[in-house]
Amino acid sequence: MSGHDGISVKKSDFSEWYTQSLIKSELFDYSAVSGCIVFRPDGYFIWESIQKFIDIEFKNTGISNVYFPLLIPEKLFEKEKEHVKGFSPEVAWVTHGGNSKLDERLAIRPTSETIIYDSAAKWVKSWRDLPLRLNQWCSVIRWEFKHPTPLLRNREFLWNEGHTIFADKQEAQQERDVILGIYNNILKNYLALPGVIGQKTETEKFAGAVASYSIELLLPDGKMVQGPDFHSDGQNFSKAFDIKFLNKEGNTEYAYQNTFAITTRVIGIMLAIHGDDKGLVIPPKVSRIQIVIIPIFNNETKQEVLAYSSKVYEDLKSQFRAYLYDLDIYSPGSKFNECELKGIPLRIEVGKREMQENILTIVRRDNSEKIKIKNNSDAQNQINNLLDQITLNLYNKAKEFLESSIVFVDNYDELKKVILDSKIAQAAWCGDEKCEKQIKADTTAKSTNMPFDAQNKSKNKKCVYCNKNAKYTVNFAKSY
RNA sequence: GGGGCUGUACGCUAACCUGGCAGACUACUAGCUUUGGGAGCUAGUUAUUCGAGUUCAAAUCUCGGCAGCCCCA
Repeated sequence: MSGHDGISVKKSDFSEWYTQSLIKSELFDYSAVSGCIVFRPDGYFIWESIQKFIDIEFKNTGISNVYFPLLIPEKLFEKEKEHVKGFSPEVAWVTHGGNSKLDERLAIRPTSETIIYDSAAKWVKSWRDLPLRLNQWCSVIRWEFKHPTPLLRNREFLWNEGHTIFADKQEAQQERDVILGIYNNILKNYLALPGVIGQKTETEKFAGAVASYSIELLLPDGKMVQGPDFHSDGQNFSKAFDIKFLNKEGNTEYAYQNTFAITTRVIGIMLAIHGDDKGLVIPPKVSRIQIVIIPIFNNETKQEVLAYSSKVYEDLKSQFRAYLYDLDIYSPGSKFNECELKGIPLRIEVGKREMQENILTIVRRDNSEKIKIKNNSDAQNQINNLLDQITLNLYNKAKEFLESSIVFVDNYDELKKVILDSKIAQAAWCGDEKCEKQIKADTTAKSTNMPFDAQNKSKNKKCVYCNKNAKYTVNFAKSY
């Protein structure tokens, strides 16, 4: 910890607030490469927490971790037509080794389907080899030309990429709910983020997939961002990469495949949603420091308060990620402000009063509530409860915001109005790409996804644009 | 993809228009005094984004690169 400048803007000035909070909290920093940021210890801790949780969950369902090369030969990369069309505009290429030009360019992976499936084709021969369920933790590069925003639009980002291969179509399809469930679980219980789960439209689906599913998340400025996703690739890649096997009947069959990912972008969304005018608010499960203990003393009480506060620290540190902020060159007020900017979930103030009354004065970051509890054997339980309440409270606030932002619209004028109002327009849609594209052209709003739990709302309704019979319910929103 | 704005120390900013000693606050280092919501004093450390041009002289004018931000598609 060290002394600090505060942020100089309010959250209502969202872009400026967002960058200032991220940099001044010392979670992230700009680097010498445009669009590539540095994850500092407290920022990387958040990613490590996400990683740890998901890694365990994946392994429990039978997925194994692997690691494939960063570089992909151009020939491989071009094997699946839709895939290469979708990604080639933003691929970074390696063209030289030292001073000599390479015979074949090497792509820095924007995603690893092609190089993984090239190997998988060699490994899969029999129905007994399946399912083959692989995952890798790595970073990828997508050379965006729009101006980058830390975490939300980075040229390099960290992610998991799950690549699974099945003999059976049903079995492949059943994986969807398991994976989306794991993603939704970490969003809700760790990051305190509510999302909208649904299917992407044809226009917005992953390049090379048969169907894509996503959890869409909402930023404070009303823009939607795609969070974790899951793609059913069907046999598109297995045919392009020749992933086939002999089934029990002795016939050759192409395998069925899925792809899924969660990226560091969710960290950006989490910080954006929960923060306030004082700075960031980090949910306790992913905060490197969960509790900061700030001793308050004067010359007379210094020795005993410091001794007492380090005892408080010793009591807490086995169960919580606690930090004793006992540097005496800063005033308590300055430490309060710094810890608020950094989003530390709980602060415990320890001074003469606490010492005399044998209590703990605890202040919640999420709602500024000041709580005094007895410093006895039950204190740890109560603190544990408080941490859980913070996650829940952050989630509920975010959920309320999300739900109040979704407006079901009955006609096109209403849709335009809702989009203009920076909200999410939920509408009945016939399924025709033309309507979807015209809506985007008229309003700049994209279809985010077709929420699973809203599909019945469009029964017996007409398409919001063309008035033909509706097949789906779609969310339209301005997006990142 | 199109248009606009901005780059001075960790951060924020002055000097720029009208070329001529780069100044304040903050941060950082040391010392003393302080400490229940951004403490004070003293002494120090640190900067003109990069390259080219114009000029006796460039932070300042011109051109280009790089970087950041905003708006439109």
